[in-house]
Amino acid sequence: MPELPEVETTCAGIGPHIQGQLVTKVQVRDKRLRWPVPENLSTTVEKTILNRVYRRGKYLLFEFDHGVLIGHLGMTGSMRIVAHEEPPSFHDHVDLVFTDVTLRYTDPRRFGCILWHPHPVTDHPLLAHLGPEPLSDAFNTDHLVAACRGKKQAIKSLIMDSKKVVGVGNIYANEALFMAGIHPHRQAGRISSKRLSVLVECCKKVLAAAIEQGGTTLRDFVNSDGKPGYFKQQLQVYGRAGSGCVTCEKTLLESRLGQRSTVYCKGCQT
DNA sequence: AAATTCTCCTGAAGGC
DNA sequence: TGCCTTCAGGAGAATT
Repeated sequence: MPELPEVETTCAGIGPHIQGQLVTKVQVRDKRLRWPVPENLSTTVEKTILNRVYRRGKYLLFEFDHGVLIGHLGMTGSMRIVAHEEPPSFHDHVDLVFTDVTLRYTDPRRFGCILWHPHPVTDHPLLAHLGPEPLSDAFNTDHLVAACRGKKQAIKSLIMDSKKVVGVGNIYANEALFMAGIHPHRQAGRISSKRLSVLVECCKKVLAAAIEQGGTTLRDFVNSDGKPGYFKQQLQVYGRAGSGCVTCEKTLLESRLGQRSTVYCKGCQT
């Protein structure tokens, strides 16, 4: 599924092909995404220039002079550059046709979205209350300590809350907590600043490593649909419940936290 | 207010 | 082989 590293990879992969280009046509084959694709998207965007593509959290933002197209890949979405003549498949719901290439949005489960918002896009309800980027300096010990203070919520749920910090999905939350030696169910407010400091660094390390892996798929991203398997080989806990801990060899346990699969080592994480 | 549960959806995987 | 059932999960909405 698209985690932050894949969104980053997508952004870097498609941007150079379409930034500064004219949108000649918007083709919506199925508007039933998480929210309906706006009816007037075509008239809003056609015959205008896309200035740039950038990322905020897991949102892909397509900036025009008069507003921003907000894209999210949900669980199964992808965006790629295709030739104009490439015939659409069943789950290819939206095309942005540019002069030279087509940007194609595919999403079997339709958990993603394509929306429009006038400037400034930071006013949009989906973006207005997002926490800092995990790899930025704004995500630091002070920030996490303040976010955890007095909270009874499990630490894993807290770091997956996009209002606290964006882009830490289930896989990376599991991995970062293992790396930090913190039990995922531990109450956020009962973790020392010292340990939260370690967790901040572990989140950054895990995400940075994954982005680096995502970078390896970058070069062929435009003509393939992003394989999710490229970072699997270095996962320490996610998907390994019942197997041995890579550190102490104890059997990794699995629980549910929220609706999410949570895997941890009873020996290494406290 | 804070925390948890529900919800959207479809393909993959497992059971019999 | 094939038809079940279950599960996966981002994140807003609903509920407790």
